[in-house]
Amino acid sequence: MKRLAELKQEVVALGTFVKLMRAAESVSADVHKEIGEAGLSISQFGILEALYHLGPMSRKEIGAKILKSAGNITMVIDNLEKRKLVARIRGETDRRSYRVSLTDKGEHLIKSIFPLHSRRINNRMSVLTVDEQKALGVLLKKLGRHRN
Amino acid sequence: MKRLAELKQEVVALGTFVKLMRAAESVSADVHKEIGEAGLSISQFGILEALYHLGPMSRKEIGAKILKSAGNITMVIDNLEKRKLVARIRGETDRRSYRVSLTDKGEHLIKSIFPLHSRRINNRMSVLTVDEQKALGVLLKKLGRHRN
DNA sequence: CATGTATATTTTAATATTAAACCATTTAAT
DNA sequence: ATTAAATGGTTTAATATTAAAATATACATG
Repeated sequence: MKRLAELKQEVVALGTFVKLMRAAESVSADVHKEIGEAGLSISQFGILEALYHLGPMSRKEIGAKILKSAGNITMVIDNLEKRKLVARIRGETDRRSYRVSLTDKGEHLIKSIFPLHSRRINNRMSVLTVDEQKALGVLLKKLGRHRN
Repeated sequence: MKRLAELKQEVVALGTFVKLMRAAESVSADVHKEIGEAGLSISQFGILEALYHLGPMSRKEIGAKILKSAGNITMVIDNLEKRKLVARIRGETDRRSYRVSLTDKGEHLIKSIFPLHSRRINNRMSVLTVDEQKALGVLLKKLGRHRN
């Protein structure tokens, strides 16, 4: 028979998991509403934002940032490229690979959207005090880092 | 000019938001891997689980649980119904509405999958101590509850 | 009771996403 | 050098998801 403590532990884990999923979905839906209005999908926005804050990246590196399938990322980049928001830059060293970089147009767009986005996040997150947010951040980071 | 404290606050909020998204995506991808192997999509699993733990529910109530579009939920229920895992039960009072209920087959399936699922969650969540999980839960709940 | 309004769900058309197969290039081993 | 394996990215086919329009029923009110 399973020990009581183990059972208790599993109940807590399950509850925390559900709360995590619900909080993330709820906050995400809330925050991302206005991104759609800017004519970007969430993934498109995510890539633009990553490039804006971290500089040019390969498809692979982008994949590590926004957790979507490889195929999907290729397609999102395609669509961003069609709209000239982003450019594939191929180097000489390895011709399988390339880096994706913001165009001026792309940089301008993300620059114009980001402040509103940030304010919206701040708004939603301020249900919690700054200290609570920090505590939450520490726990989430610990949880998110884990790899199988 | 924006006050320094406000700026600082926005940076914290943004950081916490990113950690929330990443933790949720990472844990979700991890935990849900095996659901696919059981031949269920995440939404399908979510509905079966909700019905299992909370009993029969209307389309609307399901929507409040698993945060997907109304149209999508209709379709997921359709697919579950085709596989006889779930049944639409119409009452006399309001003929627009119905309740979705697990069939024996559906109940049997979710019962057979859930323990593994729970164990897997427990596994992943145990990067955190039980106390940490509880603290996390409190913060997430506060965050998730908020409505615009 | 007729008609407008609200509510519950479904349909439709377009887009996003994924897993798996695939192609091209590089690296390693002989 | 030749081949095998690994790596980086793309394509394809199927499924999931959404927003918006459509349908059907209930409720309210003049």
